[in-house]
Amino acid sequence: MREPDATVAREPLNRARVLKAALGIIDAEGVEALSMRRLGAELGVDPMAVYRHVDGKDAVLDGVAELLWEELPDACPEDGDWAASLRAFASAIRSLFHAHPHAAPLMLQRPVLPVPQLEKSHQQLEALQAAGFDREDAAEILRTLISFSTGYGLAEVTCYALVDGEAWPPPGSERDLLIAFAQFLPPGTPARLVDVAIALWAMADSDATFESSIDLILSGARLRLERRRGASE
Amino acid sequence: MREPDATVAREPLNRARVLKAALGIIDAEGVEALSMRRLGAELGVDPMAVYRHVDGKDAVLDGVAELLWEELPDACPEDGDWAASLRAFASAIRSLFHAHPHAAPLMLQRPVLPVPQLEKSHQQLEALQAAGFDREDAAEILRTLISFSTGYGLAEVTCYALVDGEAWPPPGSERDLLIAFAQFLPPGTPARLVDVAIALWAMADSDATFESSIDLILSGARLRLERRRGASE
DNA sequence: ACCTGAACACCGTTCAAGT
DNA sequence: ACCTGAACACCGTTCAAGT
Repeated sequence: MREPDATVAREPLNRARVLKAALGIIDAEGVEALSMRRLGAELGVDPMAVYRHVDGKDAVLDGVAELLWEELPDACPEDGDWAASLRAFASAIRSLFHAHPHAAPLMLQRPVLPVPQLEKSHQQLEALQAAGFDREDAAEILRTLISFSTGYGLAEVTCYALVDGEAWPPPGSERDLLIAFAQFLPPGTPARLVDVAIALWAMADSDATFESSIDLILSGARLRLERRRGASE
Repeated sequence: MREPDATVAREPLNRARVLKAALGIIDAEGVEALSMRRLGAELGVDPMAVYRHVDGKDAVLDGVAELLWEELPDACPEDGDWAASLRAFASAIRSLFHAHPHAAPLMLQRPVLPVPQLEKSHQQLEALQAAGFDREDAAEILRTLISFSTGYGLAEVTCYALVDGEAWPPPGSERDLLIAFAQFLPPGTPARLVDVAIALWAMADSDATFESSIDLILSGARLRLERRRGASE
């Protein structure tokens, strides 16, 4: 008879626990704080024991990327509204960057095809094809949407990183903004460039800009659908 | 009298030379190959001498990001065609990713406001305002364009990284593509997901997708300009 | 058969010792 | 005043030695 696994004096390590701990460290202190030794310490385990469950540091980072894509909610295609589904998808991607400013960039940077990313993309593609798009158009639209959402999210968190712990956008008057931004620019930078930085990255309503760009992409998609329908009739 | 600087037995180190060497290493072997010691070796110099000209490794990476933004061609607004200028800007950003697949991601990831980025953005903003956009709209459009171009470029180079030295997209029949992609997915991944990967990242015409997305953004911008003009008259 | 931890070949950065 | 390179506190990973 095997030993009963009731006595879990110390929960056995597994890949999932390792990755969750890694994400925790990255969220709290940034990617550069993650090390295999630190990971072992965090898990209360010999640092080298981690290698039993994971293939090395790169594999840990790949795994964290996968974890993040898993966090994306599944499409709920019951209502059959492909546009609403795409919009939710795009917003969820952007939200992931906000929830994990340090970790989310990994989603784009690991040379892997995370299975959950493909799974979610599959759902969106199905919804688009069900709505009458052919597969090429569907893929093109989805690709545009993913690229934009990740690019936008990345740009936002890179701005947060400027002020790190501080609030973003820096609260207060436009004059405070000016001062805050000027600190990140070499002394002697012309004021006109500080203005550009503010106009581009701090002044506009980030949510509204994102939404209206998504609108643009979606209306482009809608147009293509009409044309396709017109041509096939 | 000072010593004439004619005898340049060994060209004196300076920030620009350090950064150029760093970019060279990253281009050739990837970011993870860059180390301060390696940098010193590449320059034929005591590794610690590099610290005289640069503030540390992070500053080197910041500097490389700056170098890349500098490579972007300036706007040539003589013809006054704001849309053409924006399109060239977007294409140039994407081209930078193709030219520096390993280094270009740094453009988005360093918590700095690279002055040349602001400079180039300034030129685009001016062109837009000259065409009748108000500053908020101009900033929003430019922000959307930059986010999309960088996101798209980043997605592309992450795909290249999958096959690294190999050609991209992998040449040959659709069947070869299937096999090539399947190798990067865990064994037992459903074929349907391999299909998704191919449809999303290998099948579509990358250039055409990019251009048509830019069209979308530009036509949205044009629409806003019309409205703005209509309202003010 | 499994795990540990010593050891190797690297890091970035500091700083005392030299000139 | 300047530069060197030893030294410190870390890395990721391997692997022999233990149990």
